[in-house]
Amino acid sequence: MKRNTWQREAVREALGESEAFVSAQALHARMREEGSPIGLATVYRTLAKLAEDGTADLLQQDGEQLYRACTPGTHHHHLICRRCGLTVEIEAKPVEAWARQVAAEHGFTEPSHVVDVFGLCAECAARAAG
Amino acid sequence: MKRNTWQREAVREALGESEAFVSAQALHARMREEGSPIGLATVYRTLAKLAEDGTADLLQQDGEQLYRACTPGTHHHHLICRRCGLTVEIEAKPVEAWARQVAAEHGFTEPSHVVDVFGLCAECAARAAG
DNA sequence: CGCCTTGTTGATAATGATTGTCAATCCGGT
DNA sequence: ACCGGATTGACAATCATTATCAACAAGGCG
Repeated sequence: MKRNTWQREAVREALGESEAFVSAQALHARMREEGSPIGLATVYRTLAKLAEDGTADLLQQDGEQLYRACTPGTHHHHLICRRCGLTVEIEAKPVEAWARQVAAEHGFTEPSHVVDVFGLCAECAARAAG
Repeated sequence: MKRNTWQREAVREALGESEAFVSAQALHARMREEGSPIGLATVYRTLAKLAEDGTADLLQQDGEQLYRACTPGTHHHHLICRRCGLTVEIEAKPVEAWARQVAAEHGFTEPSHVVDVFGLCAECAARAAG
């Protein structure tokens, strides 16, 4: 049976507060600063579940896992600022088709794909120039 | 000054023997089995350098870094078998353009991207069915 | 060829993220 | 309120990777 705990809700909420991908460690630290007594292991476990559910997106960077709240039930990708982490969900219709085709051409079945675009957001670009 | 050591060459060669992405640990183990006395730290260091040079490609999976020899000087992506790891280099011209465009639309500059396609290779699909 | 400078190596310790453990706790149906 | 089992959290354990640092060796030079 699946239960509702304030911890799960707290993680969901904390995650939703950030436009950027966050690590479990960072999220835990932030929650603690805000007074929550939640445990680190719980944050890890909850984030993993959210990612399974499709409520959160997972990104691997420098050997650490970063999470971000996402609009559930949709297939989307991300445009991520290299500097500040600001993230925008993007559609990638043409890429989906391309991926399927390339897979088929090489005799691969059940294709899935990882597509992420990185760059400097307008704000960070301005700051870097100024 | 940059020196040539048998270790660097040994790693390059061992890496070239595999069609699949390999972890530093795995590569080191394989080399040891084949009688090489090379050290683990050296394998890590060398792989990192090869990746910098563009001689090797890097892939992050489950929080571990996987390497693979690649044709240097070309920008390419990968089609990877989920089961056996068999990997094929693929071109992604349409995707490059798409990535640039999406980045620009959102005010992002200096775009780069991560694009990988996963699937089941013909052989693994056959084995799974049989 | 032998020397010297310095990049490189490798055993080991250190780090850092993540997962396992397990008793105490809490959710929610009865 | 009660009970069973899911969930929690402090802590230990694990695992990949990186830092240390003394010993080694590549290659330029005389």
